[in-house]
Amino acid sequence: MQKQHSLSKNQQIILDLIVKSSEPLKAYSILFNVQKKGINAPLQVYRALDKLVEIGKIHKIESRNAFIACQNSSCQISKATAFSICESCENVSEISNSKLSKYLANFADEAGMKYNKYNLEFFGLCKKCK
Amino acid sequence: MQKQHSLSKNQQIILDLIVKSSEPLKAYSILFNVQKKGINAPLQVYRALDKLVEIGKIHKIESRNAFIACQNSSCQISKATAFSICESCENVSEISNSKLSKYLANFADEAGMKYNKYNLEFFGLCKKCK
DNA sequence: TAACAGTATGTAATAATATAACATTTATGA
DNA sequence: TCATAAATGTTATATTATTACATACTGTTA
Repeated sequence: MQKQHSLSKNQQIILDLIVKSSEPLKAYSILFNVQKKGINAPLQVYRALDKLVEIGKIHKIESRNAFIACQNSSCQISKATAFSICESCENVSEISNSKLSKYLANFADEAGMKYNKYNLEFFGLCKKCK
Repeated sequence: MQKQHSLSKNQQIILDLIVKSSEPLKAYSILFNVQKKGINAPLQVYRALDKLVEIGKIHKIESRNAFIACQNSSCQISKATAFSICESCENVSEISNSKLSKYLANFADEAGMKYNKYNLEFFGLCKKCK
């Protein structure tokens, strides 16, 4: 059994906010929302975000500069992420598909690179918007 | 046969710079490098970059906020991109693999989303660095 | 418990990335 | 040649992220 991270105060505040959000949150939007809880500066937010990404509690959506809670097994470091992004409503959902992840992990191995992680983002229209 | 885009002056200057670069270039680094050619403002750079991305001449490496020339058939709009990024030397190379692209296109279809494009970034150590 | 190491915090300043708004010019095609 | 779309030039500003430095908390172990 892997050691559970006990989160610090700022980390927990920011994780709670992201978990309860229905959409990816941007750093300065997070900052605005946690100012009433005593987090005043961008750096406080970015430090917590960095840590939460590192331990796999949240993911960064690179094409949007925004953060969402991990929707898979929540305790693992995330080296393999895939998302589906609606270009109309900006809904983002995490794809959890073992065939896909195996395929990609295997692909990276064959390519001769020592692979640490990957990130895949699909863009299109979600079921509602198409 | 698809109509060839004839690039404007600024677009051509910036594409030339990116093509001859051995590494991904960032917008403000591009700006610095083209100031001697009369491009003075960030917006001039971003507009050219937007257009070049749109017509598939270059790609944005989202995790790095940097741009590289397309290394595949250079005239096509790019809806399906995959890159291998070395976390040590920051070398980036475009992956061109028809099995991979077919697999991913097919995956997106099955997921029930109307898919427009995807972007995949692998991170690890390249052959030199591992 | 004291000392230490590692992690987290607080604060100010600033760097780096990107866009809005508006006026003007150039290219393309009917 | 007229209309339209695309590109340009310029200023200002918005958004995203980091550097630097001082301080405090947490867990381990001597």
